[in-house]
Amino acid sequence: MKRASIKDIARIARVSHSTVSRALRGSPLISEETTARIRKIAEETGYRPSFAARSLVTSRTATIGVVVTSIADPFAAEVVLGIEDAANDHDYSVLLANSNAQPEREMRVVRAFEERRVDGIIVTSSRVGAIYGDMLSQARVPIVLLNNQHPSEFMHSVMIDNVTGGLDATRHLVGLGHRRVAYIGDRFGCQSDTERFGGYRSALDLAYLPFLPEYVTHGDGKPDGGAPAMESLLSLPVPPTAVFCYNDMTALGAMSAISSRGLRVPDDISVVGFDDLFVAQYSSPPLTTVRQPMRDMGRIALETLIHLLGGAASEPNVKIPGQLIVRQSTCAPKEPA
Amino acid sequence: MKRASIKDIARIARVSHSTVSRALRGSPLISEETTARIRKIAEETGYRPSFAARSLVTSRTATIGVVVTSIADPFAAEVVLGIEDAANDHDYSVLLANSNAQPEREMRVVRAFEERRVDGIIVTSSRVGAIYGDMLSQARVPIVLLNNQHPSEFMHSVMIDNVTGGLDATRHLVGLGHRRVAYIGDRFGCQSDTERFGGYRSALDLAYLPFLPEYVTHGDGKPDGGAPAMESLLSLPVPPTAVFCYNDMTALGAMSAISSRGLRVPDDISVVGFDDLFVAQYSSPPLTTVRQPMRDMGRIALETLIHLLGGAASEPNVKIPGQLIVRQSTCAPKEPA
DNA sequence: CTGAAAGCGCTTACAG
DNA sequence: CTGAAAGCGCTTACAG
Repeated sequence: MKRASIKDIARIARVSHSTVSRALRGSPLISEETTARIRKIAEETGYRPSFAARSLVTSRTATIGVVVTSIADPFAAEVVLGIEDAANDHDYSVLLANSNAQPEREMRVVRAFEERRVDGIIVTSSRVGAIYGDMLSQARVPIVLLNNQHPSEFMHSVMIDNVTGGLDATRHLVGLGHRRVAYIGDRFGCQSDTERFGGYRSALDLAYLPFLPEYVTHGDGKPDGGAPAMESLLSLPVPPTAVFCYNDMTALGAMSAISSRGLRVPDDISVVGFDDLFVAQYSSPPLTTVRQPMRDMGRIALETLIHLLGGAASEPNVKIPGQLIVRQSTCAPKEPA
Repeated sequence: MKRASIKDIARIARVSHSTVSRALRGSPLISEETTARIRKIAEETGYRPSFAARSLVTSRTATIGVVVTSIADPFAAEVVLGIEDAANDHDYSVLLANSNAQPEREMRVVRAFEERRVDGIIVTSSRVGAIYGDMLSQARVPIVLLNNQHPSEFMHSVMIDNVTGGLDATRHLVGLGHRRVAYIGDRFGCQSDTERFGGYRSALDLAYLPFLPEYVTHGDGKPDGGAPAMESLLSLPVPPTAVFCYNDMTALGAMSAISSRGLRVPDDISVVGFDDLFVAQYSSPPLTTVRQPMRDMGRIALETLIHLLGGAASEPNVKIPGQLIVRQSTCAPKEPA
């Protein structure tokens, strides 16, 4: 059966559909009794306003589009939870799309968003600019980038403070007495890697420790990339006693490489990650890491968008501080150098 | 600037907007040259059809609504990935909402979906029926439930084969030589718990092993609930040598309780989970578990919905087989009973 | 306080 | 092959 429309209600209430529209929207123009009567009928008929029809005249859809590389990535999932939570608070709905990092797919996603006339778009951790920056810049709606990996001309972004995070992580290791601290980065040269590495270097400088290029190696942001990177560090004549990893996934791979060698974390080598994914609590040992407040970041991205939609000016680049979470993957070195 | 409409294009092309509509939709009625000319203009002006306007006349939105308890739950995230992937193949978009298991929130979600006139709804692992079954049954669109936790009157569902999964998990332990096999269930008495427990019992029966009620205890589906449940098992006069857990999260808690006691997995006690979450590969030791093909399940749920939308009859209840993944958390018991 | 009218951007019989 | 007209379900000036 078809849904009741404003006209059906008008017929039953013996008023014009304009009156129904006003009553339902709570217009002060309509008398209280008429409003009550109309609302009652709406209730009884299970009336639901058609957003499509409303959108046509208001040119607002109360819907925002969210693009993630993959929602199965726990980072993205937490961010999206924050976004959706905040959206719900503001009576917005969320259209979700995975790009799978495929340019062709990303084009489709943006097109689908445009056709559905989303009010705004949030893009998470994508290599925007590299791939589909052009598309996005043609979008006629506000866009907020979250942890985007390429410096770009977009006005609004929410980013974790990678530099300070890298600094804190490395200082933690140095503070424990480590003198030979390595860094396993991300070989794709994304901005976050550069910045975390920058924090690492600053921490070394602050502690008057020499920077040794052989202590820097690269994974791919996943366990399978972290493991060989760690192995190459372990094969050095003088291996490091601690390693700061680009992210938790890399750290997971590094830890498995360490135990494959018959060494132990943290006794033989300390490991620090970045992100504080759920898995960090349950790895063996639980991982010391820099927490990104992903849910909050998602929420902030949404709020930024709402501000923009309200026509308000908004801080173009919000930087969120991370937080060092010390668990059992780090301790003082056995043999202080 | 406003987006170009069909009228704008008509003006430029000096044709009626009907012709533009037809040309853009590829109607065979329009001559090739006219079509080409119109398409070119559409391209140049960055025209995007308004789905809202189209929906108004076709009463289809090419959008489906997906409700999850929390997208941050890795199970839900994988399922949604499968759904969105399949949706993309069929040119559908996905409206995502978290219910947070709050009835009030669930009502809002369903309402938002109705207002946006989604073509169909997929609900994942919710306690539908218990909470908002009524609401859903009033929806006028097809609904597919995925791993729903309450038997209900809904016609269409996709479910993991819990019984066989529980059977396989327990048989694996029995096959390794275990005679004292415990079960840590979910205290909320959901259907999946009952069924997995059923598989466990069948496996005991098949092996002519006695069922001991003291070997059945309950967590809450999360690590924090699994740990105390495991502790109580370990405190028994004759503790089990193996335990099958309702899910991976419970198993994670169980394993931490075991190591807190100074015991080791699997040498002192074997542990099997259910789900095969990502974390199962990186727990210590990596967890033997029953894999739910979550992504496929999501995809199947979406395809079922598409069938339904096409007016086709569809298998009302699809049961998906799980797969036992043997890792390092299980081995033969030290002292065969 | 209420109604008639126009219009948002489309699709689709109906005519030609 | 193309156009004029009606209509999808709303909102909102404009009149009264």
